[in-house]
Amino acid sequence: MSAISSRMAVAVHVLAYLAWRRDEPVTSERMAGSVNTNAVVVRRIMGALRNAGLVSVQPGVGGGAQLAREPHDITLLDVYRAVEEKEELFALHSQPCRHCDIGSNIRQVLQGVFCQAHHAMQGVLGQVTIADVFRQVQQQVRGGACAGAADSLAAAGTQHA
Amino acid sequence: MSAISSRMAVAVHVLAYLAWRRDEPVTSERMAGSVNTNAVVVRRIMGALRNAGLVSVQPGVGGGAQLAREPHDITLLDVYRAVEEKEELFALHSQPCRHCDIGSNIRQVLQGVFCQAHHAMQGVLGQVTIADVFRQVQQQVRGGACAGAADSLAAAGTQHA
DNA sequence: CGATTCCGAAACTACACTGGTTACAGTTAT
DNA sequence: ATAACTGTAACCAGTGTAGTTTCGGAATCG
Repeated sequence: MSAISSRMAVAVHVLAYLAWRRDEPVTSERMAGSVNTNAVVVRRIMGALRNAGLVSVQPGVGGGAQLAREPHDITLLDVYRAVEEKEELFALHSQPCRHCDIGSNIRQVLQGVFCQAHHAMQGVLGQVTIADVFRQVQQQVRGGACAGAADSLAAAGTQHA
Repeated sequence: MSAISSRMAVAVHVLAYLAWRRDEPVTSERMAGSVNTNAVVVRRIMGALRNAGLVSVQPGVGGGAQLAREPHDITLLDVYRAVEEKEELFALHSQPCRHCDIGSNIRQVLQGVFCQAHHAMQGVLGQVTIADVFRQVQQQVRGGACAGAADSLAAAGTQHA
């Protein structure tokens, strides 16, 4: 049921935004506007990205966040590790019966399989970079996948484009 | 944070248990004893496995659950689909700004990547059967060692478009 | 038949995580 | 100093999970 939190999606969104505004600091307020959430939510995620060394943040007038690495040097796996401190993707049940063969051994077997499944998922994330995401977004802009994309630049980009 | 629920682990546990007691019906009470949880929790999961056609359940005296398929014909992907009705592994953020390039196109891009990651994970689960799990459990019973679970699986496709 | 054994499902609880919000202290440029 | 930022704590509502109790229904057996 409960999926991986949308922090991952928001983080990639923000990083793509920073890749778009590569040369200028972006405030949490503006990022929140693009994501359509609260600035504090963005700042919480920026804190995780900063701890992971993916962005640098500066307080004060004219401050904001900037990418700390090149977009092609940030994979979605980096982002995943930064914002999802979960160590295991699958939860194990806590205390199976130690007096039967199944209960006393199932956890180790499950752990092995689940770990491999987790790694396979991370393998995909590790091969996609923020630069890839940004490029795909721009391709959709050009391809007209979203109607009204022509004036979208003027609407959101209020600073030097 | 929030991992995939332990229903998956419990389900594989009970299916391995049923593979062990292949010829006799097992009551939810006994399975709950092996898993170390409440019988109602087991019955809830058995309901999902029954709906998926993995087990058959019989009420009344001498009743209980039995495998409806051969253990080698039940993959962990079958179990995953039975007990986790989640359609997507990663959550997307709900309503990004439609007036900027990033916000109006990021969701489609994210959906593609996240879908591939999910499929890679499911690919691993699809290559492990209840028979595999049961065999590994028995090997641990005999060996007593915590050997690696890596056995019969190839790396899932980690290609990105 | 009626008692026993078993499942199915509803209802309720406790707990944890998520995402949104307000509030306030700290930092920086002008 | 003031204004513009971040960082963080605190609180809230909504949601999912897992455990528990309780009841009704189905199947078996004496």
